[in-house]
Amino acid sequence: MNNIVAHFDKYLPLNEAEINAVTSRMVERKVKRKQYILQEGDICKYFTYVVEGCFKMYGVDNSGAEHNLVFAAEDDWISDIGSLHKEKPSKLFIEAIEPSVVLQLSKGDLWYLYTNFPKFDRNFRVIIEDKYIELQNRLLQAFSSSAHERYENFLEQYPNLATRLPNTQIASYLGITSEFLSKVRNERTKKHLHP
Amino acid sequence: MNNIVAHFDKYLPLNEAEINAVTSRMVERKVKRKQYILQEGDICKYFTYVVEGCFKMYGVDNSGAEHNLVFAAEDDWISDIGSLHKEKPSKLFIEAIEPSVVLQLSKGDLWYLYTNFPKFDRNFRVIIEDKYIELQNRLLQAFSSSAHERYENFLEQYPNLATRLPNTQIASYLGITSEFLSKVRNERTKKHLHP
DNA sequence: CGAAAATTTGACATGACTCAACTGGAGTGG
DNA sequence: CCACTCCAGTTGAGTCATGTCAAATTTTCG
Repeated sequence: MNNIVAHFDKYLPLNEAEINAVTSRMVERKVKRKQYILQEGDICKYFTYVVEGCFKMYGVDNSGAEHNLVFAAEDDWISDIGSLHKEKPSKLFIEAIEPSVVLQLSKGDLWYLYTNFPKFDRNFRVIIEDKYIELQNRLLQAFSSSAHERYENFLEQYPNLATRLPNTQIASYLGITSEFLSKVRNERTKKHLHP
Repeated sequence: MNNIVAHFDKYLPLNEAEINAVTSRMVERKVKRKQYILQEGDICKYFTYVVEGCFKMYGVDNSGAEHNLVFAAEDDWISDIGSLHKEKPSKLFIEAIEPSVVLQLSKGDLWYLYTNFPKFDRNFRVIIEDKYIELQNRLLQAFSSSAHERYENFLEQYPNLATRLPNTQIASYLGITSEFLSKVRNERTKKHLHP
């Protein structure tokens, strides 16, 4: 539970009471590789903090292809907020890409924190705002950059993820097929050898 | 200023003190068609509430093409949150598509409200969360649906915007060229005539 | 070690883009 | 009220980025 306290220290740090309130409500859980913490059709019940490991959240299209919306590794949050808030069946999956450890906060407990300690409204506001900014950049890139540029950018922005994730997953995140990413990578290394 | 009070009533309604605090700080401004309230390179200074009219926020790529990220019509907010928060030059433009009236809140005033009235943390958290959900759906669509499907979906989801905006703007929002949207529309009406 | 997944490669297909020309309103000024 | 310009929209021909499918090869992990 040290992780989560340190996490909030990056925003408005918590006092004793707040630390107790949040740590006593978060439930630790180990998740195996390929295990789901949310499946399409289920209602998302938790806001999940990743202590260790890595997850992807994705949707599946008519022809069965997966499209990764976000990755979440250590010290990050993941949840289908739409489903959590509106208590509607999710259209998404959240699946562990690596063996992972998480801390989960149920909707009820999250509400409890919000109503009793306004600081959580603040901290989660800022957390979501940062995620919003990221997503907006991503959408702009999807519209305005080629697959090559998006890949370069991914390598710069997430060097950590780039080395630890299979290219299949990265391709899906970039909105291209894994075959095409393979070709992109191929041309890329050619260029770097003959500058 | 009635609009903004009614707007917050959809979340946690404001009390007297909060209403005073916010209405005394928001500045009304008329904006002509094609006028900018944010230009690339500037630091975004305001959180803007649209009372009347309509705006687009867009980025421009290397070859000069515009890519619409969001529209904001009556009773909606618009701002480059990334630039506002981090006080970094924006990569985006916000431009009036129609003659408009807005209420603007400066970063300083917004901070004042956050620190003195936690309810604003709450309300803006919820507002941003809703925008996040929307953006996430949009990204998923961009990855998993054809231009035809995205257009159909836009018509359903924003019938209001669909009739009032020029197709050029809608095409940019969908991530396609206006020429291609024209072809999509053409085929679409053919189908509807021969069911 | 062995099965399952990831990666690469090539031939071919296609959705969406580019460019250029044309059409038809919507303003605007005389 | 006409003539003129100016955009938004349309259309067509040709092109390009990326997808599809299939097969061969390598890597991963249980």
